[in-house]
Amino acid sequence: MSVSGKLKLVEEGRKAEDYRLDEQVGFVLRKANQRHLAIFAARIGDLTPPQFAALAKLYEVGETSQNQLGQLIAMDAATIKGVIDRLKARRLVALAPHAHDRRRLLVNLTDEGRIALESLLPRARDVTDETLAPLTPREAATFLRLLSKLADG
Amino acid sequence: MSVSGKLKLVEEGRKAEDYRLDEQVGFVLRKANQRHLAIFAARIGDLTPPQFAALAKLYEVGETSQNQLGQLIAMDAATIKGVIDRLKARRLVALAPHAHDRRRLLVNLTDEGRIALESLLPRARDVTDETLAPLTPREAATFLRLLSKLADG
DNA sequence: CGGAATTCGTTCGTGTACAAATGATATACC
DNA sequence: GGTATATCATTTGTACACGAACGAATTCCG
Repeated sequence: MSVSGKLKLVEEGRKAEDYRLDEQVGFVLRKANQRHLAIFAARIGDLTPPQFAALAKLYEVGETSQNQLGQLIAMDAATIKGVIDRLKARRLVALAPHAHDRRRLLVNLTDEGRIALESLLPRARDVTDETLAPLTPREAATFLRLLSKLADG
Repeated sequence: MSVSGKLKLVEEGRKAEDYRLDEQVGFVLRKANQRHLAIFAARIGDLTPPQFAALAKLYEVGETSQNQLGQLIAMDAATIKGVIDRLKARRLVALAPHAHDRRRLLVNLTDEGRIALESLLPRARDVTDETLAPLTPREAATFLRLLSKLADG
């Protein structure tokens, strides 16, 4: 780096060397997510987190349209479509036309999907527990509260 | 749900309806990540977070092998390759053979890459700030500490 | 020295993610 | 009633992300 470049940064009170990637929220967020993904894959190998999220949300709210389901689990239309396609291929969900709106596609759990989800719920709780294991219960509660504030903006 | 199924769950002290997807770490982690991605894209549209991470880490450590760089920023061999390929196509990094180990490919910033990174650093700080904006400074510090514990297992 | 185990980079296949464009259908409003 | 606008689902293209398998090169060790 040139001398003039250094001076400029020093005047701003920050040196380029002060930027440490490993301490940036985005970077650590990505690593935390990676660790969670690995735990999820180890315990629920046979379904991905987005697929599980779709089933769990359908279990909560019952039949909805494809896009609506996407909004509920924060996936855009293009993404939810792929997820639903794969769940449908495995007969965990079924699609039906909407009675009054021919644009809409209603999605719902099949019996098989409901049974699968119910059997996975205990393991899903274990995934959450193991992910939070590095924290004390008190820390975990604080963390979740702050994380939610961050996620919701 | 059948009556016997309900009884079983009650005996365990947890009802299936008690599982709320929106409160699970994994789900909120994914949403927080999404929000960060959007902020990053708005401020540094022209580079993705993985690409930026690769440049920033090269800036920190200087020339390294491709896989080593991947380890430093938590990307597996297959992923880092794509990232490097795209950075190389834009001449932000350059590859060179290793002097003594013919398996290795050394990666380094080009002058262009160094200049680009330096000009992006202030905006990268803004990305971090905006991401953490929903928290007070004190909360942000706590959050980062707990997030790191979580990420490192 | 020489074969076994490792490491490095590459490729393939699958699964998110999201922007942008598109066609079909609904709704709004004039 | 008929057009402008909006919504729903789909498709295309780009970019991670990771498991698995692979060849080439290196290191380990008997």
